[in-house]
Amino acid sequence: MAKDSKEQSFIKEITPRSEDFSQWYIDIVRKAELADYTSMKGCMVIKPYGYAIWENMRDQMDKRIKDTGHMNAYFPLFVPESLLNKEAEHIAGFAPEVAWVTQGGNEKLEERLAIRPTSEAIICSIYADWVHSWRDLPILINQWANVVRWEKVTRLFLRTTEFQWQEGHTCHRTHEEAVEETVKMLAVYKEYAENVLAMPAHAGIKTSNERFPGAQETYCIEALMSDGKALQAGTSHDLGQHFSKMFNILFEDQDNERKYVWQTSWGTSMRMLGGVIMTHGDENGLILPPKIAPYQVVIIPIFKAANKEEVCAKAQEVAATLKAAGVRVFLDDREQYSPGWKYNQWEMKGVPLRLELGPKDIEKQTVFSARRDTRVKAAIPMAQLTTAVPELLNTIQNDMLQKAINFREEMTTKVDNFEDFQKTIETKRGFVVAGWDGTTETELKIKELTKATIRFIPMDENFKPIPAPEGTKCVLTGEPAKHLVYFARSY
RNA sequence: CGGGGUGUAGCGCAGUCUGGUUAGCGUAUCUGCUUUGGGAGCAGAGGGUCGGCGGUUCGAAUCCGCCCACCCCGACCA
Repeated sequence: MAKDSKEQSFIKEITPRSEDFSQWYIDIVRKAELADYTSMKGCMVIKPYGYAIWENMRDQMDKRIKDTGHMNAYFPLFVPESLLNKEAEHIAGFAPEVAWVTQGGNEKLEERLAIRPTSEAIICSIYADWVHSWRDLPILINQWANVVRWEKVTRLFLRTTEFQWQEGHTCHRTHEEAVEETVKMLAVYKEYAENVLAMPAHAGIKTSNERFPGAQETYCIEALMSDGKALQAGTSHDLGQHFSKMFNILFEDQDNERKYVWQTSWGTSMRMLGGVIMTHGDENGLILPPKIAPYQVVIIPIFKAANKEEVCAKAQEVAATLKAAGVRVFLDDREQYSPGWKYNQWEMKGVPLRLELGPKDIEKQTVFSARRDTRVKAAIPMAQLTTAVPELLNTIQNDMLQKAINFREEMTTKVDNFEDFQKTIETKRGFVVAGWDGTTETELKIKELTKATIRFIPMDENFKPIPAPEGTKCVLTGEPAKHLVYFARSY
């Protein structure tokens, strides 16, 4: 009984997910010490543990960006108003959320400076000077940066006023090459989301209504959170020549003609960390995929005063062995907390694997393991640590992905009439697959009636939108459907 | 930006309606001793501009006004 009430008081620290998903999410972010609110509205402080996760995420994305031939560079934070205004659709799309600097020191500025909401404008103005010949192409550059968007409603990681992201900006000689780049990076994002974050993601095409301001085509990856809402986790844009024409990015081609470059841009943000929390977390806190966990293994020595030295020495030995095998390990030998306290603490923080080491284990030459994701416990022979632990981490990583895939499949419903559509969105949520007549009018009407939006249009292996099967009707209008599309309520 | 709610110690809350000791409880923190295989026990200690500013009053956490922040629900977005 006493134990029960204690466990309850602990659980109370985070709101049950089933009771209030939104509060559960905030509780995890704060109790796992990922981030906190600050006195600057809409801006968060990313705490060391949260930042360590982000660094792992960033490094693995950075590697993929470099492996696909890009280099990092850094462009200014400020964008003169005249530059931002050059691409009409672009500025129209971003105007409501741009922060402006109007004064420098004590002097009012001649021209307002936008704090970048995205860097197309500033980067394009610079590319215009860099590109002269077809031999200068392609330009393959990525930037890791912070951007600012003046949002009305903010949520930790998912939508903050200032956020960290990466944005790739490339220039190409032909449209075909630009499209190839766009879909290549989309594929990188999908592979990354699934293999690194264990977050299954659909790759698809945005409707014109959801397209990036100024883009010719926007591709996206969409994930499904455990509350049944979708999260846009990355976008890749075929910018066509919209920006190059406005910013005069011209090159002389082999045929002696001056031509505008074809451009792409693509980005993923810290929002993905929010996605990880909402994909994998449970009633006890965060669950991190091993590939991004700051500590993949936490070792908890179990000792009494009499055997403390022996147990801790063995624990250090185990930690050193695992470190040498390339495992990120934390040995929690703090004396002021009981083992039980530590179990809960590290579960809250989402450490994928816990190893307990006490006198009984030492006697048997084993360590006792407990998986965070399944809570399955098992003894591991000491001699097999360097193979068994990395294998187990690998299994956890794969199981987490598989579990999320299964959930997504369960939460994907195909409907052929609007009544079922509404009922599904209202009660079950998840992805709802339905016919769409291809008009923005229908898309907006459905959004108005159900709060669900078209997350993406599925595409084939050539990245072309898949036409609806013969005879498919639009779920709202009953007109012939152009595509079967994925609807969901979203973040 | 509209509608609703909340703001008191790091966290969770009571007290506010009906103004009046030195603002309290749980937990966390510090010290000491005993403990340590799922949030240990006892004893002692520290910690508060009661979200902010202004007003009413002999006296304000409590009443009044303005502002701010956060949460939920709606319109815009990575």
